[in-house]
Amino acid sequence: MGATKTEHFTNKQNSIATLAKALGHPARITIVEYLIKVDTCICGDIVNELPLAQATVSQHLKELKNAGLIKGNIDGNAICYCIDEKAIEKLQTYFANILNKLTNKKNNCC
Amino acid sequence: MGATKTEHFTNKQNSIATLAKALGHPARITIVEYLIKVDTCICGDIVNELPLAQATVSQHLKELKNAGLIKGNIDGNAICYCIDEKAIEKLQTYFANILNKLTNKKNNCC
DNA sequence: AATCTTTATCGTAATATTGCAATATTAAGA
DNA sequence: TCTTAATATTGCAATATTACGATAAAGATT
Repeated sequence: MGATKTEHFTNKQNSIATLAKALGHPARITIVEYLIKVDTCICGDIVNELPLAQATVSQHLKELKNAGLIKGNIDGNAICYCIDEKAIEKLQTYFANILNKLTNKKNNCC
Repeated sequence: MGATKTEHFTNKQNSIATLAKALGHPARITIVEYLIKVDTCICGDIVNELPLAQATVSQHLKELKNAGLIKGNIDGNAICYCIDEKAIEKLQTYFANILNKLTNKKNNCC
């Protein structure tokens, strides 16, 4: 026990959960916000932006990449990271959809 | 080590991360989707909807509640759970905002 | 070539999450 | 009151996450 039973859920449920999980850490939220803020994509100074060790930041970047939230290109000896817009779109659409369904049926007992 | 260093991040970053983390599990996504699907708010059959033991479902519900994603009212010996629309709105707005910022500056090197 | 810079990976410790059986709680119904 | 039904809590094992120092890898600079 202890491992998530992903096999019992649909692909879409798992995929949304994976994206949400990747954003479920303030450091990763901060990374995403920083990637949006900077003009250039050459983001060699992410480590300096965060109050965490280089190894830890690298690990967080890896998780964001695995979840499909960011893309990384090798650019000399630096790495160029950017947000993958499609992932954010997926989340935005998902929540907008929920909001729609919620306002359509107003049967709130709470 | 091992514990998240929340004190280094802003309230907003932590609050978005908390919401995202709560949705970062397929069982909790399924619970949220089920709460949207059913017409009535008296949701005594959440356990039967999920391939997990009653204790596990109860724990997931608690986490969703702690994160502020759902609200629960006692209704006899059943519990009435509903989505907290404000939490979903917060997420939707957050991602919509990111999308806006992304389409405004098209400096994609990736 | 030797060194510097940048990022990744490994190893490991601390902590958190997931899942469930067993048990507790609380209200409804007989 | 006794029983049933619904949900919560406790305790525990398995696994995952978080964080960091040390080290590796690879291109850039001297």
